[in-house]
Amino acid sequence: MTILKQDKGELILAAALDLFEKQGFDGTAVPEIAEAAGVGTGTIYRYFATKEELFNALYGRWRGAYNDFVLAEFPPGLSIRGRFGGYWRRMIGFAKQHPHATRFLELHHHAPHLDETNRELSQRYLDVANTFFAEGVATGELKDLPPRLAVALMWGALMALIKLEAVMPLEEATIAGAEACLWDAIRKHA
Amino acid sequence: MTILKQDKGELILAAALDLFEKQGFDGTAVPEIAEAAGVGTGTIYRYFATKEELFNALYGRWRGAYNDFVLAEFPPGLSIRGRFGGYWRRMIGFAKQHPHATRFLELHHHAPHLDETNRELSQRYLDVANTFFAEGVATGELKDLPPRLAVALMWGALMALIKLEAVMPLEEATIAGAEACLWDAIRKHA
Amino acid sequence: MTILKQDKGELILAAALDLFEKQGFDGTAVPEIAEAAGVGTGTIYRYFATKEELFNALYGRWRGAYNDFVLAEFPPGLSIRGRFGGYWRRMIGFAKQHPHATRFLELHHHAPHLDETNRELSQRYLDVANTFFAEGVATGELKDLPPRLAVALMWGALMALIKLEAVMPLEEATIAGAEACLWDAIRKHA
Amino acid sequence: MTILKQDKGELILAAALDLFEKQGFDGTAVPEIAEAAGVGTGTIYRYFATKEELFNALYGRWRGAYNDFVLAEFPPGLSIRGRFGGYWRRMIGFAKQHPHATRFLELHHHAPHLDETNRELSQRYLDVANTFFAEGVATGELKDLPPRLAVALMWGALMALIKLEAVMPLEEATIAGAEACLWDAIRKHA
DNA sequence: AATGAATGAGTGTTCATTCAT
DNA sequence: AATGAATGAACACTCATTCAT
Repeated sequence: MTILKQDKGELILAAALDLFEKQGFDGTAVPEIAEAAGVGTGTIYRYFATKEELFNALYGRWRGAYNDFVLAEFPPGLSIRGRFGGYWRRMIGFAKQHPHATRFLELHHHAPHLDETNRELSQRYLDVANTFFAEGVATGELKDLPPRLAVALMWGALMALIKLEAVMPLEEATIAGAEACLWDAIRKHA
Repeated sequence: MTILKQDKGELILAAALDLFEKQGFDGTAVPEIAEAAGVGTGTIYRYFATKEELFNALYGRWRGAYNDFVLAEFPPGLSIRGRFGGYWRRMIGFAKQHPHATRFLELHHHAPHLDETNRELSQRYLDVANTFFAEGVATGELKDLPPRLAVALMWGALMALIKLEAVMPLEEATIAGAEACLWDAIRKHA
Repeated sequence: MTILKQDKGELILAAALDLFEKQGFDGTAVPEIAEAAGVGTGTIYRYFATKEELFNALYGRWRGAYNDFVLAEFPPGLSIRGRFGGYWRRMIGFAKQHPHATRFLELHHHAPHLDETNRELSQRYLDVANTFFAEGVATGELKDLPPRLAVALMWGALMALIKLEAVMPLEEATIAGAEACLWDAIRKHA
Repeated sequence: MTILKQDKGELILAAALDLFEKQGFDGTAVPEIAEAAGVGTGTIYRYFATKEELFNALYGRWRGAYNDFVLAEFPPGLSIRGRFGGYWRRMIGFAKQHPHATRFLELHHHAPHLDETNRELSQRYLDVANTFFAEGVATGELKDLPPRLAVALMWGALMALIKLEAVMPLEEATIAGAEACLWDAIRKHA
């Protein structure tokens, strides 16, 4: 009732996450996913109409989890600096807990296979980020930059850090150091 | 018979750059490249023994050009800040002039198809970057961070910017703003 | 659902035997075999990893059957002449029952595609023949020839006969006549 | 004017003989022949319209030479035994002088690529042989066998010998021994 | 006359998808 | 519901043939 009685759909998604992240969409064969999931090839098609649909279900699942985790509301009144730190800790926390999923999300962020729903999910993330930066600019705490630029810089830095983690595990000092760097990057200096 | 008569090898490389960047290695079919290049399928194999060899020739060509352009020596005595700006301007300059190539390089930085020579070319780039940051840390101008972390943050931010450029052309103000952000990110503050 | 339901692997082997014998290894395309077998092209690769493996499976199967049939032990005490006749009848019997297979074996006796196992199977056949002739020479019943020469002459004559059968079916008188010729060829005359 | 000034057609035929004998018709690529002949690929098509035509020209050339050499008239009045020995020596002589060509002829004796002219050349050879055996049967010197059978046995034995030569050079004793065997095979015994 | 770069139909092989069980 | 054998379109790659030079 715990591990043994897993839904096969879940087993398939788990195997697909692993393989798509390692080999990419085109480099991964459906029977390969089936074998890794321990199900028959045909079974995959009982849960997902096509390989693309499986891919989008997987992306949607993790992008949704990511958004839910990172974009949750903060206690009202939290400062820009506090929220920045919060976002940072959440993103890092998610990445440390789900490194495969995080790399999968990054790798396929612009994949041509993404459907409209998933594009919107990705966009929602950007919208929140843009709003946050706009607010920080308005309060004068952040540099007067186009929010998209700030978001891009933060996101890119984060992703590079995630990739780094595959080689060199991120310790608390590193994480805190990176946070300081990035806060210095965007805050307005005296 | 003059301008029309381009080397077919070059036409093939140009078409491959475009397609590999858009669709990735596994997502691009050799006949697709041939058609985009305006040559017969078989012709590709007169210039490159395999699809992998074509890929590596392409990567090597652009990684070489990138390294030559970005890593060229600076005038002696240039400050850390000056060199940081120099690197930044060169990287942005290259990216603006060759956006497809830059994205291609980023996308396949860790591709399993890269041969040893190309892996070394990629490494050379990282070595120079690491050395630069170590020096800046030693002079006390940069934050005391592991150089790999600093490099990762810079590189990731740059790549995010490159991707952004596909959507929103980078103006001078944006470039300068990003440079200021990143310098603030790494420099030691009073 | 009974007789119609043949193993596809067998259908493939049967079609391949026919085509390899008529057209040789390089002259036979895998889709051609598939069509002759009445299966899809891809199906062949569910049974045999490569064309070479199919070829070797086919060769091994028939060389094994041939050896089992022809090289079976004789009742002890049987004379050289008796054994010669026995071998002859078995070889002819096999060839009449499996003419395609026999020609296939002859055609590919020295094929570069044969794997080690099959080379050994071919060699085993020659070893028995050499031993038989050596024994006949030792008893004084056969001419004092190098066994390899005698084996070559016999084998060559047999194969020519097999090819002849494709044009002119072998009757009992012909078979007996040929046996008499060949026995006269190798026996020591007064 | 001797070796340097060879006709390119001859160079091509010589290279083709070598490769067809080693690799078969389907296993040999036209550019491979061109390279072995030291000419350009296109040049082959100035001498032979297609690969098949080259093959047939080659076969015709050697089959013609073989027939001319082996089937030449004997001095009138030569006995059956004498003529048998004559044929044998000529066949062996040709094979020793032109081992590649002999194996090439044997290998492609029944090739599907042979044109009508070449089929007739092969047939002429069989006709002479058949006539010879029929005459020997008529004089009572040879066993009363269908000539085709006798010819098949002789030809097969010869070819086996030729193949043997590739492994174990034929000495005079071997050749004479084989001749004795084969004469014993066909002559009528007391 | 001679070439070899160029080609596209054809090769061996893979894989997303189907379907009888 | 679950399977995995079966498939054929598509893949990477080859080669007989052509043709501009």
